[in-house]
Amino acid sequence: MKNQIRLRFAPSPTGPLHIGGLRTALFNYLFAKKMGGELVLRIEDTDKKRTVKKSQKHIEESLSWLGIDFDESTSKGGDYGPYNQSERGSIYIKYVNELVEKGLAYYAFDTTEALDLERKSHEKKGKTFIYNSHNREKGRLVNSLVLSEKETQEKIKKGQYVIRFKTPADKVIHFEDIVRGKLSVSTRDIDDKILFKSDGMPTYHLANVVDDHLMKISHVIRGEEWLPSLALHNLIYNAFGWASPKFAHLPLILKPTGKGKLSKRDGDQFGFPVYAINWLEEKLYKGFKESGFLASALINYMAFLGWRPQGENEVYSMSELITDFSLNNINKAGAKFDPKKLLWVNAQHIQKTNIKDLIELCSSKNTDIEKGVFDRFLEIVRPRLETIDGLKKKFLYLFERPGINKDLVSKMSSKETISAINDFITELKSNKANKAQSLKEMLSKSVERSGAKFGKTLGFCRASIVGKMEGPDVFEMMEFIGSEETLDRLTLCVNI
RNA sequence: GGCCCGUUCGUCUAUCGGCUAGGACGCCAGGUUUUCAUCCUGGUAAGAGGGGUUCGAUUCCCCUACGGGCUACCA
Repeated sequence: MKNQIRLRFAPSPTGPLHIGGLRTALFNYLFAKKMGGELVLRIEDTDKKRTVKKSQKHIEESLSWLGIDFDESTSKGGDYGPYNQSERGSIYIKYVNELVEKGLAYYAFDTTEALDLERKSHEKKGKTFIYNSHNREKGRLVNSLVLSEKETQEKIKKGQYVIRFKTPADKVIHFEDIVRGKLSVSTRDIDDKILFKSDGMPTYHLANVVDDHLMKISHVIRGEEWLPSLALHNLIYNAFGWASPKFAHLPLILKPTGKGKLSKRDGDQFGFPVYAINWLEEKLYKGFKESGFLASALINYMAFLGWRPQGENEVYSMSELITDFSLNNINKAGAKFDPKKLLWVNAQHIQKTNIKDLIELCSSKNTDIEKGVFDRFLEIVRPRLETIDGLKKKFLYLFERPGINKDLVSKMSSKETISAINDFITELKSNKANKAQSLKEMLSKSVERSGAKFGKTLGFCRASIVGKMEGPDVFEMMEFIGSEETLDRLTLCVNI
C-alpha cells in the first residue's frame, strides 16, 4: 500500500533562506523520514515583483549542503509537478473559477488607493477596516456583489480585477494545530482575502491550499507567522470540499539579543551568519558553511531550537534525530538564536566526526595548507577547534616563524630554564630526534641535569615556538615544525 | 488600534497536580594534563504579577503585565 505521509517545504524565492526557514525545512525532513514518508520542495514564486532570480538556486544549494534532500522538486521532477508555482497558473485559474461559480468567491474592483482611504477613515474612528460581510455590500466598495451582472462583465473585460474569498458571516470556526491544540476564531475578524491578483497570479492563500491538496500533502509544518491564516485556510479547504491536512506551526527563531524575529541584518550585527552558505547582494553575507561550521552541527543545533528529544544527550547526528523526532514535543514559545551554543555544538561535532571525513571537510576549506602535512596538522590541532575555517591563519606559527615575544620569553626564563634549554639544544643538534615522544624524553633529561622545573621549561618552549601561551602540545608542535626549526626558534630566544 | 499566539535560570530547555524545580550553553572556582586545549568535579542562576479551583499548584481556569506574530493585489 502506498505511504500516505507527504510533507512539503515551500519557500518563497525572495531572497536567501535564513536559519528560520532552514529549521522549518529540517523539521519537515525529519518528520518525513521518521514516518517513512515523502518530502516535496515547492517553490512559491507567485510574486513576480519580489522574486529574486538567483535565490532559488541558493535555497537548493543551502538545503543540499545541509543534507536535506527531497523526493520531488523542480530539478528532480515527480508525479505532482510542476513544482514552481509560477508554472501552475492555469491550475489556479481553474480552481478560483470553481469557487466563483459556487458563489464562494467574487470579483472586486477597488483600487489600492480607495482601500487605503477606507482603512484610514476607519482608523480615525478607532475602528478596524475589514473587507468582509460587514461592509462588502454597503456600497462603498466596488465588487460583483453590488454591481449588476453587466457592469461586472464590463469591468472584468478591462482586466483590472481581483477575486476575493467570500468569508461566511459571523461564525466561529474551530480548528486544530498539532503544536497548539484546539483553536478558534470568529469570521468577523477574517478578511475576504484576495485569492487571485490582478496580475493573473494567485496569492499564497489560494496557491498554498490548492497545491497542498493536489500534491496530496498530509502534514503542513510551517512557521508560526502563518498561524493567523490557519482559520482562513480551513475555510478554503471547506469551500472546495477538501479534507485539510494536519498543521504544525513552529515557534519563531528570535534575535540573540533584543527583540523581534531574526532577520538578515542580524548576521552583521552579531558577527554571525544567518544563512547556510554565502549570499552576495550588494555585499557578501557569509554563510555558516564558509564560516567553518559543519552541516551536521548546524542541523543538530537547529533541531534543538524549539524541540528536544527525551534524554539528556544534546549531541545528535541526523540519523539519531530522525529516530527520536516527534511532532508531539515541539515547543510553543519562540527561541532566541544563541551563537555561543552553536559554537559549542560545532566543536562537539568536530571532535566526534571520524578523522577521515573531517580531513576531507577541512582540507577543501584550507587549501593554503600543504596536502602532505594536513592530516598531521589537523590531528594535533583538532581538540581546540570550534570552527574549521582559516586554520592556517589560526595556527600560523606552525607554518611560519613568529616574531619573538621578548616580554613573554623573559618572563618564562630563569637561570635553570636557560641552562636546560641550552642542554636540550646541544642534545637535539647531535641527536636530531623527530618524534614527540623522544623529544619529550630528551627534554626531561635536560631538565633533570640542570635542576630546572619541567613545567617552566615547557613554558619557555611554548613562548619561543608560538610567541604566545597557546597552541597544541609543545612536543607535537616540535615534531610538526621539525627539529631544525625547533632548534632555530629555541636558539633565538635563549640568546635574548 | 484589532485579532491570534506565547511567558521556567542570562540563553536553549525538562517537569504531563506532590519540587529539595533537573540538564545543557555561558560565567566563576577547583582538579587532571609537570605546557596549551580537550576533559572531569563543583558553584552561580528560574516557573511575570494578581486572583481563583484543590488537601496541595510551575503544572488547571480567569484577569493584568510583558514579549512575539498577523493585520498587503508579500509569502
